[in-house]
Amino acid sequence: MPRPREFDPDLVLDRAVELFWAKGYEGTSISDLEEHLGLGRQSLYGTFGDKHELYVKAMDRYAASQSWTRRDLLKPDAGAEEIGQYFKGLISAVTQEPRRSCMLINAAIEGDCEHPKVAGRCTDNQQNLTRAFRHALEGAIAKGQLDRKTDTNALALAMVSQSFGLNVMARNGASPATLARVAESVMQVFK
Amino acid sequence: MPRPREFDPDLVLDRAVELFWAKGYEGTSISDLEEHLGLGRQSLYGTFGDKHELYVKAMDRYAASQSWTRRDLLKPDAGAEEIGQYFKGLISAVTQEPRRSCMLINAAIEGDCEHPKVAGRCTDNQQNLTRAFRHALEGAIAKGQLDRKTDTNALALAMVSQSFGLNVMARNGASPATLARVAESVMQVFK
DNA sequence: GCCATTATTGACTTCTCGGTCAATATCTCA
DNA sequence: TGAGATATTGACCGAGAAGTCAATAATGGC
Repeated sequence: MPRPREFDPDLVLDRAVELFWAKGYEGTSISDLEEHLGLGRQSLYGTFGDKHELYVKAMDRYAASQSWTRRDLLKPDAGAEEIGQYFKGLISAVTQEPRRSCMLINAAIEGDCEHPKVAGRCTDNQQNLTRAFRHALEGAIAKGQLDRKTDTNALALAMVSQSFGLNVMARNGASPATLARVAESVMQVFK
Repeated sequence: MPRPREFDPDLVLDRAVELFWAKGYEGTSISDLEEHLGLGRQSLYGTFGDKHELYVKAMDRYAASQSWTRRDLLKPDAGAEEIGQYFKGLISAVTQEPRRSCMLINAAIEGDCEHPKVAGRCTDNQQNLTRAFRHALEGAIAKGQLDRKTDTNALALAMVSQSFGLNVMARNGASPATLARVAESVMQVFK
């Protein structure tokens, strides 16, 4: 029977995420991956397929590893408080040095979003985030934190847009304080 | 005396903008440029310097060619109306096929924003847009369209964030109608 | 008409890219 | 214990990358 592999594919994938996240798809070479993942070319290709397949698998791993960030928004009793916390966490994440925007946003901007698999992951991310915001916004209405006749769908989309925008502003060097002002401005919709 | 060059550097730069805008810095090769710009390698290097210098010059040309988009925001009597028009124009621009986000946002997300010259252009863009929004917001207050005690600085930053976010959402395939709902949501701050 | 200067052309160099191949090592089951 | 199956290793491949060089062409001043 087969010789067992000498590494844990999931752990290796985590390191691939780091690389693709930091340097992008085109900016990461197979040699980079060999070195940073600590395994040979053939093991790489044998386990994950070619570079693009590996990239997609890394995106999935990234998305799974980040899904907890939406968890509080999805709590049954989520409301304004959870939305505020979400933005706080986001700002803290995107202002870590070295500055790194969400890998799925990077993927959307890089040309590779033309590949259906990559594009699919990007839009999934957008939809998941929209749904999470909408849920928390409906909670906020139930709690009396938000005008009952608010269009929660539109406001959820606006908050997704703000989240994405904060990523870009952080890449442009905006300070945590500056981004916090943006978040405060967003939170003004609540009573 | 010297042989005169056979092309107009500015027109050539326009074509370089198209290429870098569509395919990014890494995604554009010198051969691509030769072909699309219709001139030989040596002319390219002799006129613009190496690839990275050409990229920076293309960014400047792009920024100059897009500055009119902020013009209405900066009119002496600008207010809510001009801000609404800005978002309308932006949505129309980013939903043209093929989808293209602002070249300066692309630059900020691509790894090349680590080069000081590229990063400088990106932050300049952010500051110019912030200033333009702030000006229009102050106008809106003067016109009674906005609460007099609004923090125009924070709101301007939030609008920059929205602008950037709309670019990303458009790349993710969001429809013009979806983006319009985001813009409407933003415009709710006005009375 | 010749000279100095710059533009253009296209071949060329060196390097790195993604991907593959053949040889070897390591496992399990019979 | 060895046979079959998979993993690992490192050399290798063609293509394409950025950038350079030497030769040729075109100009204005003398």
